[in-house]
Amino acid sequence: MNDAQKPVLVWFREDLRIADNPALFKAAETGAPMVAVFILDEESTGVRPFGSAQKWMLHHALTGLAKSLQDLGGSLLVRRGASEPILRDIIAETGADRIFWNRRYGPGEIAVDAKLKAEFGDSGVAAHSFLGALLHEPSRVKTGNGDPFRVYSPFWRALERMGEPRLPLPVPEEIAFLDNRPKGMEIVELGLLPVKPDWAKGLRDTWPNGEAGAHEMLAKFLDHGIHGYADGRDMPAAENVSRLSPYLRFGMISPYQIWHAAKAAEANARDREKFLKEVGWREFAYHLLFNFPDIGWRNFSERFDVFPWKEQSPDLKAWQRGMTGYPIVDAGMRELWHTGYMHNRVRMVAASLLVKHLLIHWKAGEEWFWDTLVDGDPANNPASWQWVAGSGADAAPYFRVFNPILQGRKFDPDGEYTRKWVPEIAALPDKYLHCPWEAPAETLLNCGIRLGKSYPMPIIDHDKARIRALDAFETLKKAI
DNA sequence: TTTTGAGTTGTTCGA
DNA sequence: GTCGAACAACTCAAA
Repeated sequence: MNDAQKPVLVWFREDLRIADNPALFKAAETGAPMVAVFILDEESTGVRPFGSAQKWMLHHALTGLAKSLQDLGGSLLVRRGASEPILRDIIAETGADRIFWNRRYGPGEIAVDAKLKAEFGDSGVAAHSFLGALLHEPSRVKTGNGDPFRVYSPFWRALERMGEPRLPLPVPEEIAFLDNRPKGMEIVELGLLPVKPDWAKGLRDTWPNGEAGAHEMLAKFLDHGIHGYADGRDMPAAENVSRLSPYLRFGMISPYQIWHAAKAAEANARDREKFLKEVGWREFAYHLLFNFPDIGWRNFSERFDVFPWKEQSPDLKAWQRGMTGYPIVDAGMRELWHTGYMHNRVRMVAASLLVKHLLIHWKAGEEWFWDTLVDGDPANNPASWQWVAGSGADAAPYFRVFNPILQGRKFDPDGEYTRKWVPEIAALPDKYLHCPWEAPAETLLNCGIRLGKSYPMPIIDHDKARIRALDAFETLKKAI
């Protein structure tokens, strides 16, 4: 350590881990006395405020990070407000002359960081940024023409050509923390946890905390879930999905750690490839967000600007509450409400019902997911909603209207998932579980179900809704 | 330069 | 019950 050095700031943002954290690692290497900072910034313009479930996740991520830093002899300085003035305060308080961070890719976040980098440079504070959240810097992935990719498969092949991602970095062996560190807030004072009512019980029961929790999930997945992943990932009752997305959201785990662990794990080639390609989809979503920064609020395909979405539909509320009368959709929406998560297959079916059956704008669904998902993510969430709606990159073709009855039968054939989340129809035999309205009156009676009372009638008839959706898409073709 | 083929996740219809 | 075709339009890269 060189005591003559001025302090160095490490600004944690969406990289709340101590292992494989390039900014932390490089800052530690300088040997300069370190100050680790987190700022809850809900004030800078263009920065999208976190959804409620994300905040819950963020609280626990911060708690875990603070503990890890304490174990290394340091602490996490926590403040709240606009990033720029707060960082200036901290620089003034500590005399730091360098700041290290890992890059973010939301348009508002990029703007904040770019402005800071320029201004710090002018005032003699060197800002060093690193690639830590993605396997490849989005600006460096280009088609043969030099354009950004709009289709996944060629994007994936381009990633393959770029070679193996680097190996994960270790936790810094030694960090010299500044002795007299500035004071900040307690994490709990950030108000990230729900109070009245405390709706987070289901989340607490579902998600182990912090960086340690992330690695627990990864280990479990590589021990069990990955075996049969390629097919099992579509079955919501199976335990084949990794459930790592909430941890990726705030960087409690990095894609490098996941990538190399999956490469090293014992698994058959098809399962492993399929899983790595899902990591690739996350990359693709960020590639889109970086190159098309308004993807969160504007149709990627402009043709959709004239799509006849319904304004102010009361159906939105029924969908949000899991009361559409389509059991697989309601199961998903209730899983979401209870755990902050929904299985990927069910996300597609539930999203398709909102945009195609109910003709409600994908943005309404995106906003609901943003608020309720613990993995609500500025790239994946909008890109996936637009994909389902048909307005997105490499999107589902317009004529692909999921049939929620068939999807339920195909992917939850024995009804384990649906019965768990829609208990009021659990007694129905498999044959009618995904279409209760087709059950004979006597069966319903025996199962204690009064359709329209104890469980809703379908919010719309599937066949009619399908025709209506296809008609709506016809208007796009005419609009040219 | 132009052409060609392939492309995460489906459903319905009619033979 | 099973099977193939139809349901667009566009991107990307190989030929």
